Amino acid sequence: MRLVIARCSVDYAGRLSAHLPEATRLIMVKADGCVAIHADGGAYKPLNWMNSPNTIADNGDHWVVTNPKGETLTITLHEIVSDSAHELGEDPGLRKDGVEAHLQELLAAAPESMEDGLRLVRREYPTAIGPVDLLCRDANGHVVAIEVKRRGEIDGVEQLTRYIERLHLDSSLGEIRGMFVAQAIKPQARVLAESRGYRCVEIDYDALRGLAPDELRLF
Amino acid sequence: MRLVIARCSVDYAGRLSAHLPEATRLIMVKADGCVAIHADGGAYKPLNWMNSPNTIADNGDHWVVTNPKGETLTITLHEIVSDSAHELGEDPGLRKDGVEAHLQELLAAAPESMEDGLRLVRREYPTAIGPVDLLCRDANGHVVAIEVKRRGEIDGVEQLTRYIERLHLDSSLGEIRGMFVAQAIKPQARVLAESRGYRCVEIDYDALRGLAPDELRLF
DNA sequence: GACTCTATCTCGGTA
DNA sequence: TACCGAGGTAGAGTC
Repeated sequence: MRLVIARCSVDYAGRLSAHLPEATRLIMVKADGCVAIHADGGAYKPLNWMNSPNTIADNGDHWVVTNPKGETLTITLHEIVSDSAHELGEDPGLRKDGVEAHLQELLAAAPESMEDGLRLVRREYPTAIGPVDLLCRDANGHVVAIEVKRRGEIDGVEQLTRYIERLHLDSSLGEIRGMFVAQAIKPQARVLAESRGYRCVEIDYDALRGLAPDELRLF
Repeated sequence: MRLVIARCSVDYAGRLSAHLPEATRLIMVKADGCVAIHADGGAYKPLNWMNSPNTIADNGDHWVVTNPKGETLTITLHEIVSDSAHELGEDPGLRKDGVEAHLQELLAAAPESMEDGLRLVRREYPTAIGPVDLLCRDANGHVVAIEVKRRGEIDGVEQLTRYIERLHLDSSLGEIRGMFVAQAIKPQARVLAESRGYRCVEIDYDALRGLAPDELRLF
């Protein structure tokens, strides 16, 4: 990783055009070739950047970074304050726990935690407009379409509505109920969901985790 | 801006849990206090981070970064390879050209590029749930509500649906058509839009720009 | 402060 | 490869 502190101005031309006037900034060049220009504030997002794969042409006082799509990042260097490089090696990568996919796995393994008598038909049941998170049958044998969210908001209810609309086109499924499942459901989302006849279920992630076999845990 | 190269392991506990095993990485601390941990590859996004505002407790061999929501980022330092700091000063900021707002301007100035005989009523036509991007009348005098996107995806169709639902409450507008306009429309979004009776129009940004007067360009 | 919407979104998964 | 959806989305603008 090469770290250059320099007074520079920058131009990006690609999906949009963007310009950075002259100022002192950090230019980070990673081992895979990606370039990021950081100011001394404003969260983790760089002001300007170019991901790999790309080619970097070093013309002394200015660099031109070009990617295969023809987008360019031009860095004009007015004064270099510092220039250093370090070998970091491969990174073992990040392990996450508690995302929606994990929640969906746990629910698929324990459908009874959402409703008595519920049985899984399949996860990620495909439709023309995207997959339904969980398709189940209830104790009466009726199809239940389930949308799973970490946080239950209005978007999720709309998603469920679209899926059910699509599922109705397949008459072989018979009657279809909707269910909206999340760790926490916002009041507005609950009102909308219930007005459309969907059952809302809040589930306790940690309790659910306790029910599942050890292999499902990441830590 | 402080730049530390160190062998470290990191744990985040907050909206989810995440763990980074021991490896050599860059730890960036900006003037506003935000912390980002970068590996030597993988685009601009750090592996782990904590935005400002936060408090950083330096306990020698480990730092604990806490934000007001109670989320924590714990960095355990096993070996420091390099530790430097630089004053960068304020940044004048980024100037952009070619974002959705600009596309909307161009379309407002040339409604015929979307459909023959189309005339603009107004941009950002207000409703109780947010403004309609463009409100027009077609060659027959019927109202056309238009949602403009750079890239047409399902969210945009839902947005248009909500606006039209609102506009129907105003009986003085008469018949209302929906139109979904973008530089590119994804297949699923097109299916949904057309199933709801909205016309889909893909427009060429560069051609449109050529039609518009110079004052509309930022550069 | 809460809500809404954009984004050079990034990133991972899958067909 | 393209497409789709989640995200610790972040960030800007509005009310």
